[in-house]
Amino acid sequence: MSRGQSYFITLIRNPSRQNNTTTQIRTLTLDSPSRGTSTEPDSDAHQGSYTEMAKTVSTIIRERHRWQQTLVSDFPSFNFADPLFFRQMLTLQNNNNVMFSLWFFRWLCSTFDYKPDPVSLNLLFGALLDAKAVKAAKIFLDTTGFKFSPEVTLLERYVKCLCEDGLVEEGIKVYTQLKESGTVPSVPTCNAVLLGCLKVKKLDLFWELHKEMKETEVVDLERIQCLIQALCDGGEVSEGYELLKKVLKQGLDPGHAVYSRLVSGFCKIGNYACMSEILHTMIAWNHSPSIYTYQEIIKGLCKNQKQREAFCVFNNLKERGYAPDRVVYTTMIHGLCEMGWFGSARKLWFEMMEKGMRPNEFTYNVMIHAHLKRGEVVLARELYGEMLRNGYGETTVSCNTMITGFCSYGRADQAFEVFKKMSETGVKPDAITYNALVQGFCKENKVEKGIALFKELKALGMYPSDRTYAALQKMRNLKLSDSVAASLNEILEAA
DNA sequence: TTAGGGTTAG
Repeated sequence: MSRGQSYFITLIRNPSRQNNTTTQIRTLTLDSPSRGTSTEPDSDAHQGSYTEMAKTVSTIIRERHRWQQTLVSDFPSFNFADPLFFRQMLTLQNNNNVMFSLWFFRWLCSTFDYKPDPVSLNLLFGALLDAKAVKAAKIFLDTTGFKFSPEVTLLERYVKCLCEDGLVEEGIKVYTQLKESGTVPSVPTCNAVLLGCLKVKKLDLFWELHKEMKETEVVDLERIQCLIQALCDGGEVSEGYELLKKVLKQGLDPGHAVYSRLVSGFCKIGNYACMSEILHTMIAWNHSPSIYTYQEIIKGLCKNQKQREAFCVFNNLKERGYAPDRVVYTTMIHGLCEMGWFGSARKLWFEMMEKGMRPNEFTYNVMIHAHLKRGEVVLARELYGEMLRNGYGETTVSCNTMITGFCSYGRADQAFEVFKKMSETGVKPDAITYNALVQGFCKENKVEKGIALFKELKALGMYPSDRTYAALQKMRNLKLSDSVAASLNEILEAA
């Protein structure tokens, strides 16, 4: 659709081109089947002229804003509702302009006494799936469904598309309907449904569906991949590893991603022995660990307070000729900052830029946070400005970074300025924003401000953290006016 | 570059 629109804009800017199109259309009008000399063209000729006509109609739909009127006025006697012509239109369209077919189809339905035949409906539905226009396919099915039962193979493809596009619930619905109608969905369809569950992190549903599938199906390699991912996602990494060993024993290789997931899983739980075993295994099976695999290792080590080891892995990578990307640099810079190795972090920051990688909002946030933690407010502000100038807009996270930083240094008023600006620029505050501000104001004994923000937080349906309550609790020791003390009591007693 | 990765309180 956007392609069509941009094309249209080009046309508006280049009126001469539009004239050419008109000339072309006029010429074709004379040759159109409805005005041919022969009243009964034979079927081949018919087909041929339909091809030309379909091309013309496609051009008009693509280039004319009011294409419907153009079609009617330029071809008053042409039978657009001929099913053969619609099929010709579909044949002509490729993945990029299947939407034109859909628009044309809707126009046919609404303007003529058009009774779409099952073949055309299946073709259009299939074309939408080919183009991965899942949402359009869903609407198409919802609106034509009552007079159209798509072929089973198409429905299976539909399930797959829905699940891949994240519309897992709808995918499962269609999958269940298929099964209830007596169809045994193919293994790839079942796998797509399972992968969909993993995509939207519905592990319970994954295992439930898997249990149902188990009795009827052959387990293929793709299923093994799904299962290992599900086990890793659910924290059952060791069970995943057992499954991997079983598959390897059978001489099967489940593919790079599976090893990568297990490496990441073991790293997360701090089982570096198993992590290393799998790294060796994957290399033995000719899968060199990718930069993503190493990224997971570095991240896992940093999360487990093993930044030193992570830094070794990082440096070792570079020595071995790997080129860490911006994400790996950001992860490592973050790890180093957390460890207090700010000098090394800064070195990496410049090294990254020397290599032509510009920091993005993630990298900036890590550095801004580090500066604030060190009390370097001016430097943090400078970097914040630089981030904005480089086109990384203010986000909830970037504002929170500034707010929490200011609050931790007794600058709640400055934090509040950032907060006020958020509503001006349309950046949504979240629980972190409010909790940090309440704590920040309490820290400076600005109880009224703290209470006001606490009330706002509650009114927005967010949750105060334990630390926020603790900060308010501390305020009870202060000398407060009667009304403030009453508000405070009310809050704390309701907790 | 199959996909998967990185940031905010504690």
